[in-house]
Amino acid sequence: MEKASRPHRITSADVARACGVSRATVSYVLNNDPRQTIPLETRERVLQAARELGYSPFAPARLLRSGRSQLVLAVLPFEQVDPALSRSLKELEQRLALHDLTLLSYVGVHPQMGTMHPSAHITPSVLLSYADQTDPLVADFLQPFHAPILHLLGDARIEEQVGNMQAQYLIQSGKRSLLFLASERKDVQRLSHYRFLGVQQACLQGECVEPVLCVLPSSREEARAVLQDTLTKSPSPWGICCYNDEVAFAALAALADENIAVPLTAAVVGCDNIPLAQWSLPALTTIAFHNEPGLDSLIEAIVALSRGESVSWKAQKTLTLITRASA
Amino acid sequence: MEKASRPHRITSADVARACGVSRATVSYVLNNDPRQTIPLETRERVLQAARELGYSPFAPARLLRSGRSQLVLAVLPFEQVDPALSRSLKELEQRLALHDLTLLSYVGVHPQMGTMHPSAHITPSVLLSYADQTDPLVADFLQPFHAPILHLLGDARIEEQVGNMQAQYLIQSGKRSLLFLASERKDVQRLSHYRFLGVQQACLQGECVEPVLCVLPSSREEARAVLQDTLTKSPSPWGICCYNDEVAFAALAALADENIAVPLTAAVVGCDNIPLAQWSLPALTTIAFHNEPGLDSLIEAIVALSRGESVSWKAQKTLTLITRASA
DNA sequence: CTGAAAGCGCTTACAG
DNA sequence: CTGAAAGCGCTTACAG
Repeated sequence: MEKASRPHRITSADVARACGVSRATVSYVLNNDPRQTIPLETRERVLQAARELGYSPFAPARLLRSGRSQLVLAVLPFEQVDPALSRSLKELEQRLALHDLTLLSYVGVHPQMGTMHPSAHITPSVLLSYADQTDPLVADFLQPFHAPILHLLGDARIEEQVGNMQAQYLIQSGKRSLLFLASERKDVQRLSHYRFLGVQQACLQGECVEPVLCVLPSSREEARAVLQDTLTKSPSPWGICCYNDEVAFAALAALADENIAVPLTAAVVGCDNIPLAQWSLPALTTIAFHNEPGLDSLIEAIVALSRGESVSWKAQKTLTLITRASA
Repeated sequence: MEKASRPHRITSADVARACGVSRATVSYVLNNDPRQTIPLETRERVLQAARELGYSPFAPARLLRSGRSQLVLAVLPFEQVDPALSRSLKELEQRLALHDLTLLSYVGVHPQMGTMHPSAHITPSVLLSYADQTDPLVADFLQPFHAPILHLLGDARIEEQVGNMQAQYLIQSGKRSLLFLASERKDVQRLSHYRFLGVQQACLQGECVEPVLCVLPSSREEARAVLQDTLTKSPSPWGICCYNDEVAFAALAALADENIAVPLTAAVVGCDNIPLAQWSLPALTTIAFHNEPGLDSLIEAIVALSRGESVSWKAQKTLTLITRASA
């Protein structure tokens, strides 16, 4: 069996031929070139011919010629994309589409050897990095794209604030034995570390004892055992800061399995405010992130960068504590 | 302020000049062309020069010449990407990278007028559609890419099976008043509909009364009220089939708020087996999807299609009931 | 207002 | 084994 023969591609030349104009004119019409004044009649002939032939310009050819890609690439090196992120990507996509920019996402930092770097296959004009900007592996990965980078994650300080805010709230509501429940996920250890630091600080300031760090196993039976074991090391009532809402769900389950009253004997605070957070038993008190400056300013920055202008834009995250029933 | 001047791009000509060979040789070496036998010494000189200059080939130029894109585009027209999907994309990416294919994701079906279709900016060699294949809007969107399409979603039949399996299990464990809890999410109504059909069938076969369809509101207070109201319409014990695990969490919360015993008075079955499913109170009984044929076969199909070969591959989903405590 | 022509950077027959 | 050359499809000065 042979390889399929190259399918005939409809080119701008075909369109030009079909309506008896030059390829230049086709290009001017299709790209709405403001420097040209094409008579309406010609314009419509071209547009119709393009439609009839099902013509769409060949992306790599445009790009090779123009040098400007209309592609924005979001780099998401996470084990899993959480729903909050996915929704914000969706919104970004809609907004960027209005500026004729296409948002694409790439998962994973591609550490494999012997294969080509993705930049050999795709040429984004702007990179949106959701990766840890202090990680040199990330920098190495982004560099070959030769595109301006917008770092959308907050810095370490905001992560400390998360832990700090969780702990302060628990201390102020009378819990003096604090726990930090970390995730087993490898890709998240750094964030987790900073959040724990924030908890430590709050304990220092609140004149509590040193908080206990605990990695919660991912099976319910083990989680129960580990938590139970950890709790015996400090007197109740406990304040439990969780790395994120998923860990908080696990904590809530382990506490229920141990018949420990929430929030009376143990209070639980999560982080992320996932959609499911309101449905836990009891409903989860958690931390929500907000992006400052807002989406408008981010869009502006992306559009400018994609045009080769230089802009300064910096992610500024702020936090809110969402108080529900678990703490 | 002027637009930034076009940055000097390092081309294969630069590399060729740097080590005194022709551009052809550079290309042969970098692409590992099996039809050429380049002496090791030359080979290494080229490789090193490329490395030193930080050369990476310009994607659109390669593509324009070769006609073959190494890009695989996953089209995800969902309001949100769930964690299960995101993990499977990650795995797909890793596997495809070994074949020098880059997996990119696109969220949303881009219904907006007046802007260019994404195909003007990107040229995938294979399309992975996670959209409803019977939706003509989806077909219209995919067509301009002129690329072979793999539909990864199961067909309507498998969705009916979901509802059927949920309901059968509940009926067989003694629940004869069945409920189907749908989601408020617009993008998911069609799936939801098929699953409900499956529940209806099971009720017919199991000689139960017609199942009650109920859309669960997204606030906890309203959800409780609506569920309570719905339950009064049929005698306990109730069997509750949920559109997915998120809805099941909501149902569990509403039942707890109403002090209804689970699974005794009301049993709950979800769908998807999300990671959080084991942490609900009580732990969630749910349906898990499996893909047949497996990942290996999918990878094979994608690789073949990207080479222009034609293959027949069809998503075959199978289901398992994961029994935990909620039903 | 329209068209002929150059050239983006690459790969790949082809000639040596 | 290596190099000169063609050409992928497009946009965009430039000449008319």
